[in-house]
Amino acid sequence: MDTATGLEEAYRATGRRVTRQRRIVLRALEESDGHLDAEALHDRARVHDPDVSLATVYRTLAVLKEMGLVEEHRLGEEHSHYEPVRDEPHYHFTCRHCGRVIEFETPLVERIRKELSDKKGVSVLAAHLHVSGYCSDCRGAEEAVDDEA
Amino acid sequence: MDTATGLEEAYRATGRRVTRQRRIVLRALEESDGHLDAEALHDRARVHDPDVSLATVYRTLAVLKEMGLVEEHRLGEEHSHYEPVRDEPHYHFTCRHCGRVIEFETPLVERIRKELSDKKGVSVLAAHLHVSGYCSDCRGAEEAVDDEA
DNA sequence: GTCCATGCAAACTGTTTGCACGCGC
DNA sequence: GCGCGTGCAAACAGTTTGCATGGAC
Repeated sequence: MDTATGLEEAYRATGRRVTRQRRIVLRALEESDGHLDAEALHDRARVHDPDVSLATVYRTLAVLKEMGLVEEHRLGEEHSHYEPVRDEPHYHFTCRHCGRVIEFETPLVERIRKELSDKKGVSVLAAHLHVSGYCSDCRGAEEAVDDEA
Repeated sequence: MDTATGLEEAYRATGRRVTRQRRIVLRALEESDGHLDAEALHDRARVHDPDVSLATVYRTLAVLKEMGLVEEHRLGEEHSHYEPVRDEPHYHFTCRHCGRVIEFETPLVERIRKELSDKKGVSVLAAHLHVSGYCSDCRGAEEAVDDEA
C-alpha cells in the first residue's frame, strides 16, 4: 500500500526534519489498524528503538494533528486514541465489556451535517459519532459488568 | 416544572443522605440549561454556600451518573460536561470560535443504532454525536482561529 | 554550523481518594 | 450514636513543557 510512506512524505514536505524517532512513530501509526492510544504507540515504537520517549510520541502526534493527518478520538472517555485520517469518514463502536472497537460507516451522519447546517446556519467542520454497548461476543455478559460498576 | 425536585427525590429514594451540600449541587444542576462542567457547577454551588468543595461536586456527579440521572459528555475534548438526563435524546454542536454549545435532535441517530445492531450484531446502550465547526455568528472568523492554532 | 527535535523530569489539568471530623438519620 | 458524607490536601493519569544536549540538514 502506498499509505505506508504517506505520512513520512507528507511530513517531510512540510520542511520538518525527519529523525529516526519520528520515522519510527510514523511507521508504527501506519502499521496500526487505527485507534491506538499514546501509550500503545509508544510501546510499538520502542520495539524498534527502546529510547523513543513518550514525549516524542506526543509531540509527533501533535504535529500530525495540526497537519490534519491524524485524528484524535475519545473512545473510552479516559484517554485519547489516535488514527491516521482516511478518505471515507467512519465512526466507532466500543464494547463496554471487552473494549473492542468496531469501525463502521454510514451516510446518515452526512445527512445530519446537512440538516444541521440548514436549520441552524452553522458551518460544520467535523462530526464524531461514538456508540457504545456490547459486541456480539459479549451480549450475554451485560449483568456481570453492571455488577462490577 | 416537576423536574425541579426530581433529582433530589430520586436521590433520596435510593436511601442516601441528603445533605445541605448535595442539595445545593442537585439544584444547581437542575437550574442549569445543561452541559455545565464541574468547575462551573462548583461556582454556582458556591453562590449558595461558599464551602461546598469541588470534591463533593465530583462525588455527587459520580453518584448521579451511576444512578443514570446525569450524563457526562466530552465536548471540548479537554474536560467533561454534565447534564441531567432528559426524555428525548439530543446531540451537541460546539462552536470552535466562541465555544457556544447548540443542542439538536435528529431521528437519524436512532436509525444508525438500528442499522448497527442489525449489521454487526451489537447491543447498543448509548450513542453520542458531537459536531463541531462555526456557529452562525462566527462563520466569518474561521481564518482568525486557524491562524491562532 | 544552525536550529529543530530529543530525553528527562518537572509542571500542569482534570479528577479521585485517604483521612479525620461532622452531621443526617 | 452509627456510619455515610464532607473538606482538605495529597495522589493520580494523561498530557505538556523548560532546559540542556544531540543530530538532520
